[in-house]
Amino acid sequence: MKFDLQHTDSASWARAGVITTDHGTIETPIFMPVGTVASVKAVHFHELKEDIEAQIILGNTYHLYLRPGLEILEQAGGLHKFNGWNRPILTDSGGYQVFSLSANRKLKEEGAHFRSHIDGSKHLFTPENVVDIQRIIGADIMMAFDECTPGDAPYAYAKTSMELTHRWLARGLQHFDTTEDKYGYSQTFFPIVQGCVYPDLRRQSAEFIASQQREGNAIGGLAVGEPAEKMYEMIEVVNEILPSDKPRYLMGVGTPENILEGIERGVDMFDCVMPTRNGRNGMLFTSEGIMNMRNEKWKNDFSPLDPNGTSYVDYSYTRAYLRHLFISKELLAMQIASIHNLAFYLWLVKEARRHILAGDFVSWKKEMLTRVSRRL
RNA sequence: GGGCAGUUACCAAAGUGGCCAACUGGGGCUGACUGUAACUCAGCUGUCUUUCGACUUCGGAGGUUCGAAUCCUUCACUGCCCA
Repeated sequence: MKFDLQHTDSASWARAGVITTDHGTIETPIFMPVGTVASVKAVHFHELKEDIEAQIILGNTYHLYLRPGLEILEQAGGLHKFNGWNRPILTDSGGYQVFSLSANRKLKEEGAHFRSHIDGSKHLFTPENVVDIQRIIGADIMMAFDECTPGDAPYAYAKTSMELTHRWLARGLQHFDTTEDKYGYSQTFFPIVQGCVYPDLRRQSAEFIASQQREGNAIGGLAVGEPAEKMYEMIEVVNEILPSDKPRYLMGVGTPENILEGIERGVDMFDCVMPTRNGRNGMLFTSEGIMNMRNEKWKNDFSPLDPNGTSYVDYSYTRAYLRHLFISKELLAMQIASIHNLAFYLWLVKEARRHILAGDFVSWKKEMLTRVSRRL
């Protein structure tokens, strides 16, 4: 993997760059649709490529390991061959499941003991075997196994948790560096900064992560219950330390507003379930603001979903029709909303990139911010 | 014409003397969702009130009772059966 930093904004920390992988290039800043179980829910790859213009998608180690399982993935020749997505794939390590499935796991020094949410069976994730699993999945970018600390964790817990993540990182890297790419193309490995909402911990973690000198670095443990302002503050603290010649990936973020704020602070990569999950639940993110498509007010609004929308669903379907589909629980509603939201997210980062290169990012971002966060 | 059963909120349907403004579904309205256990979850759904609470309701009218959606009389309507 290679990262070329093309331009850094003169009035902010915003950057434009290009990541090159063996499965193609990624223009940053980028938003990466989440495809947890080898599928971006409700969206075909054809739409993902042609209409949404996604350049890279996510998969999830924990979920893919449980289903379909490593044997199938290995037989298929890796995830790209299994699901037919021939562009880059990034896999989350399962660190987020340590957080979201916390009732079903126990953390120990060796790793995380899990109970499958599917059948209750017992499993152990270690920094080492999570590397092996991601090798077998065939991720272009693999993530370190970390503990995603809750946003409201007390200082002492956040510190202990961060230190565990650091020790796990050392083990994961050691294992990564002594194992080989599984399918002939290059696989890289990103470490993850933790430290919760505490600036000194974040600094300490960023220093440690930066010192590993990997091809890219991630910021984890944000947008997990802390106020947005705290998140922005932590991004600033961390990005001051993380190397500027490597891509910075803010994990699991976020709203269009969060993404604009992140870009302004020097983040290059984002992923989030919001455009797809919230889309399936009736929420549309548009260039004019946020709409709950189930609301009665769209009942007889026969205007396009988003007058500035870039995907075909925006001018093929009206608000009144999409509302009808949601109210009727039609599957098409989820498909339309997912396509629209993802296309909007990809449009947003593409525009951000364009304005960074043009040198007017800050004024554009300010204007865009007032529009995208509005409630329609 | 006779017999039997029934009529409860937007719909369906519990409730058969006080714990009932009335269970539960559905429908409707609103909200939540951030490295996806999520086509999920939560709240509201008689009127007024921010809350407390007050008021008006269970086909219509009248009655019994301290007290009625619940008991009685009568009327209306619906369904089934017999002529």
